[in-house]
Amino acid sequence: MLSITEENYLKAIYRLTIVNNNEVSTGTNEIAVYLGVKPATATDMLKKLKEKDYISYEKYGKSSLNQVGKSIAIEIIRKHRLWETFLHQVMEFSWDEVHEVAEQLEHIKSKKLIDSLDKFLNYPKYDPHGDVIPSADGEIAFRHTKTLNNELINHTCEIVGVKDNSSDFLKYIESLDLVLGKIININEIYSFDKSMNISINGINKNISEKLAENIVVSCKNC
Amino acid sequence: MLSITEENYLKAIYRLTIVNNNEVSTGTNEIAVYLGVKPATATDMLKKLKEKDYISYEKYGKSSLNQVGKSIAIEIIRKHRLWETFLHQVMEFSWDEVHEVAEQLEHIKSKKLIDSLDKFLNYPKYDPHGDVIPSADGEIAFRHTKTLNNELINHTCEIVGVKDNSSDFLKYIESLDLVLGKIININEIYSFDKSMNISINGINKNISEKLAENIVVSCKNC
DNA sequence: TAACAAAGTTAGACTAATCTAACAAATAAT
DNA sequence: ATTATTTGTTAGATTAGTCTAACTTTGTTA
Repeated sequence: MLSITEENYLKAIYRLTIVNNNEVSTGTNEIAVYLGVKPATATDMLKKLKEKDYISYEKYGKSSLNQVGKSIAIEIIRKHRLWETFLHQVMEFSWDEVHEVAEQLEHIKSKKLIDSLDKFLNYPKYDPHGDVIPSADGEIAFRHTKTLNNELINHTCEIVGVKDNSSDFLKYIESLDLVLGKIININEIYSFDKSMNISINGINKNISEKLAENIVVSCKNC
Repeated sequence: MLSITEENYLKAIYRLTIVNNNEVSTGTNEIAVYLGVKPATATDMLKKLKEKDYISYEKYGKSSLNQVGKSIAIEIIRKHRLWETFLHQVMEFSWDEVHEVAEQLEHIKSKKLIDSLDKFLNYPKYDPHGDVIPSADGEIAFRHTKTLNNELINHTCEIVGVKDNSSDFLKYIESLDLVLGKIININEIYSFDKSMNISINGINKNISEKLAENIVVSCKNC
């Protein structure tokens, strides 16, 4: 049985090897920064996880999950996202409040509970941030997405997620009505600063490039 | 912020000072046995909890909760019983499966979550074992109960709890239809072995004294 | 009441996870 | 290519929670 700490390291390595597109491994310092510990601490844990055969790691090299480690990481992410969905849909938590509590709930050990929760929520595919929820057998459905700043003029797309999960950002975009599931149309892209004019529920507004970079969309006509 | 271990010690002291009717304090070994640790370990933790002012404890003496410690213990018990209710009513866990997972869930830190859960479950008063769920402000409703073996002939009562929470016992009484909420009538008490004949849903059956000692009832006509 | 048993404590050690400070390797820059 | 910077490791210490083994109190009983 893995400790909560071990689980968190596996999850961190998973996130860092997925976020770094195409990268399949991650450096020790990066893991340490992600988890808020010192590099020395991460080194010790990496040695331990290698010993237990969850990861590949060589001194001064980069780390990557092996099969067992990867499936554990995916299981934890599945639990995290199901709990987030529960907190948002059933416990009336707002978009930006779910993460912190889900960080605790994801470590509860009970297969029966997580399967019941999945059923109770009617097998949701996406969590409140639009991220894909892995299935019970570890499958992660593919979805063609891009960030809003990469969309083209006159295209229509759906908001399916965000890059920045900070409470500040989530509250900000909520105030702009840029919430999950909204359909937006790109009216204009200003070459000067790459800001764009979009329609949302028939209302036009301008948004900055930086904002657009943090909104994940799924295009309807491309 | 208390650690999970500290919370478990406070809960243990609470349970042991309530179970030992009239006793307001409990010995070190008793705590150790209850928690499955060695007496030396318990001694160390008791010193620490005294230092933090959650309990009263003197060398070679008995321990008892002080005000702060008691309210924390009650809060954890509240969380435990609400989660048990959730697992049983919503997650379709059977009577005897809820405890183990609730032991984990009771340590989740989120006031908002537990209050939402309470509301979602429609402010239940009793958990699946019939134990009273403390209110958000720490009040524990009083209920006049006794064990079934102390009931008198021709009395009618409701099953409101059990003394033995083991999976074996719970499965056994479930097979006899002796589940929470059932109304039973005492037809006969045999002085020879104190076994009794009872009616439940119009069906008569004999139960042993030992069984009756572990069923908690609330009397309707006394 | 003296001795024995039960209950509880102390001392010293261990493991997991963390830290700081010093060092080593790999990478980048002049 | 030699130095400087970044990155990562080692060694030694710390804290929480646990253990064993030896010891001390308290309580019981002969």
